Amino acid sequence: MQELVEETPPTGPLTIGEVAALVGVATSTLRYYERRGLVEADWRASGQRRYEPATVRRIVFVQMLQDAGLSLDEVQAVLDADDKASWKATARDRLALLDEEIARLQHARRLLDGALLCRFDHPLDECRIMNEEIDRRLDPASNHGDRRWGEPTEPAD
Amino acid sequence: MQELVEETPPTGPLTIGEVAALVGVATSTLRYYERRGLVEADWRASGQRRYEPATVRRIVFVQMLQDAGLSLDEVQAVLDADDKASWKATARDRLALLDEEIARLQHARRLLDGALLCRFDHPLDECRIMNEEIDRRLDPASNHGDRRWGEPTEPAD
DNA sequence: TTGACAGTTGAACCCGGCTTCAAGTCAAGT
DNA sequence: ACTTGACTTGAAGCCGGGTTCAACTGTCAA
Repeated sequence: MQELVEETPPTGPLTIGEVAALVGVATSTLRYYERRGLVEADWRASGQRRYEPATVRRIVFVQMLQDAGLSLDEVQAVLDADDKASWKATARDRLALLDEEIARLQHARRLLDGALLCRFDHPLDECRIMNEEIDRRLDPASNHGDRRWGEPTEPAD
Repeated sequence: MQELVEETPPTGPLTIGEVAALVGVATSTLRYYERRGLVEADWRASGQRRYEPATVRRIVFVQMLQDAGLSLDEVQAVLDADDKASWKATARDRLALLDEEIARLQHARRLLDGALLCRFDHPLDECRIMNEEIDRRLDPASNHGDRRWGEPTEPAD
């Protein structure tokens, strides 16, 4: 057995370390997933876990769902789903939350971006954009554009 | 003292309960902020915290920054900043992270949305869109659109 | 004067998602 | 035979952002 290939791209069943490197998580994470019942190794070689490609795909799938904001419990529910209906409901719920979250972040982004344009030393003192947002948040019925409820009496920025 | 107004919109210094209701957090949270040195009550009436409007605004500001993804430590840094430079650096850093996060979520959103269109019982079995994404994530150098590394040999959806 | 009610404190607890630790097993290489 | 290195286990620890608890105080109305 001459070592023709130094780094054979692992193609068969992988060890936990290989899988971890491949999908970019710690081995402890994979054991943790197993404890949680999310993903288990296909078989063991004298105690050691071995993962088939399909199982590696399953792990990547877990990561994708996690990236989409699902908790591990939700991921589990999706994986365990046996009919379209149940996992799609979860997906739709998450989709709605995702939209909310995106909108929230975009709002925050605009705000932060705007605030950077203000010329003031302390964020709370005289930034119109910040203070207007604070007003909006304090006033349930959004009487925006009107009188300030709090401190800075003279809008100055 | 006839009770002309049942519900006087609180205009002076507020109790912790009033502030909590106004900004939509638990009283325990406000005490927690105080422990952390983020916001303290302006004064006390026989032991009880009283908050001036400006301080309430400060609390709302904390929430805004939190919404933008800042940790309480970062919020503290912004609040304690005494010059433009320091808080603006924090803000710019966060802005960049915010952009990344938004992009990530939008990607996840598209993915989830696409997956909902697939007709299959179990998400991992035959959804082309999901499987392609898994391929992308498994293949560092994105040899996308090509042969599948894992299980489903026949793309079917 | 007796409740009810909102407030106070420090310490302990909770949650999700891991990570770390100690002690042990196994296969391969020198 | 021994070392190395990757693996095994269960139990405990960590982090951030709060929440909960028990015991107590102060104010007001009936």
